[in-house]
Amino acid sequence: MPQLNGGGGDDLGANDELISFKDEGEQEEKISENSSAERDLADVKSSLVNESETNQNSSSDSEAERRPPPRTETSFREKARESLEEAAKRQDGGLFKGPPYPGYPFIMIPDLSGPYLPNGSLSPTARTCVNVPLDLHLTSCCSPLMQYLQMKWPLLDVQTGNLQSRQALKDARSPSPAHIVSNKVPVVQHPHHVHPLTPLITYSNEHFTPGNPPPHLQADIDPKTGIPRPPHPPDISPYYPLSPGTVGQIPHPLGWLVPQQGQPVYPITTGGFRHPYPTALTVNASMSRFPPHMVPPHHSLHTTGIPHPAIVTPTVKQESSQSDMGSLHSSKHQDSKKEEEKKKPHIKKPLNAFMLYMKEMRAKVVAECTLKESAAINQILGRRWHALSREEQAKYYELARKERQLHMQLYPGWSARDNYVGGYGKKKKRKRDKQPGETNDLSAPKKCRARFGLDQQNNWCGPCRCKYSKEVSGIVRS
DNA sequence: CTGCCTTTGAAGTAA
DNA sequence: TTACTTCAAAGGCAG
Repeated sequence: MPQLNGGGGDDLGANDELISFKDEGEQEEKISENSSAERDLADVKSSLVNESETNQNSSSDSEAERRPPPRTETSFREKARESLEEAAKRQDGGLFKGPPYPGYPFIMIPDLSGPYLPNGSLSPTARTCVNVPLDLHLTSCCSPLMQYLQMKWPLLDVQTGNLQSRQALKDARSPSPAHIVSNKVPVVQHPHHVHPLTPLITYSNEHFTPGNPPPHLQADIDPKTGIPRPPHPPDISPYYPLSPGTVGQIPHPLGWLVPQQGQPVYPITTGGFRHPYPTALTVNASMSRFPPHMVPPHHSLHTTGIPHPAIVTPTVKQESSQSDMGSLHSSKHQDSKKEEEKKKPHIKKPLNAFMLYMKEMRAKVVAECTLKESAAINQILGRRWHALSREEQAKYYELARKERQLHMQLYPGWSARDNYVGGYGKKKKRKRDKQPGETNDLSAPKKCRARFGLDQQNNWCGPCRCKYSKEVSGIVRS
């Protein structure tokens, strides 16, 4: 079972490390996996059916499934979720007493050690980190500082981040606490921007260049109103148990540092321009059409001046952005429709656990593989996701749960249906037809095999390749 | 320029 | 309840 806030002190980290190394075989697999990202990539790109993979099998789904359960329960995740929910209920009922998974806030700490060189390349030390098992990535939560941060999550994280940033600014080479932490833990590499996983990791030291410190570092003053931000009381619930009417008055704990510090969980983009670092300017521009109930005065910003990153105006939204401006050939009906859409801000869905994981790990995989194609990256990430220990996955599930909770509190009336462009059944973009192998039909693999042949496995659908791979590996083993 | 690809999970809808 | 659909992120790629 996941450690639900168990122990405390250094035991937390110790436990985590214990978990990491509990299954040595698993650990080896992960080392193998992480050190062979390129192989991974090759596997993904060329074919999932690769005999070397069957031997390596460190990152395959089947491996994750085959891996002997470290504990006796049959459905660990189910139980983990149950316990998580119980823990969440306990937490949510009152003050935030720290996450059940002490590790996860830690990975949100900005990597002040700067694994990347100024030119964006990976520093040697960072490269060494790349090969560290993912477990280690996520499990170094043992320092009291981290526990302290956990207690403050997600509010104090900002300040802590600033603190650490200040430390980093003081002496980029000196082993400040942040550095100690960063050196101790192979923080995920994020070449151009911040650690994407969560609000806590929405910082980038790139934004804290000594010559150009962000305004919020100089004083904790709202840049918009000039009013000093109230310090985040350590005992305040990070979830802002708000009534709907008060929602807009509360700064999004994830987003209030977005303009300065980088990519939020719900990045605000403008004009279809994907930028990981929405500036205050772009934010202001993009937030100008918010309805009153969601938009605090002064250009749709929260009273703190910081919008929620989940909100994206339709002009920002990919499918309607620039075409809105020059829709000369659109009908009046469409125009009016778009007008309505314009008035309605696009509130993005909260990220699920896997999405959070992807955001965190994408940069790392990209760095390892020197690959940018998301489809391939996502395949790797999907496999790594399955290779994650349940404890580690649980961190992300818990994080996603908090995201949803926060999202729910910030946008009480929001529904995922709101983002259904054409409504249910009317596809916004045509999804690929379901391939034969995507069903649970056990004979499905043979369909792709029959259709394309063994020598054209690249054309096979993923499940078919996967199943065939398992088949092959079974043959090999036998 | 737009949509697809690719992943998992959450949430919505229809039967 | 089950099955299916859409969307969330990401960036290259094809039409």
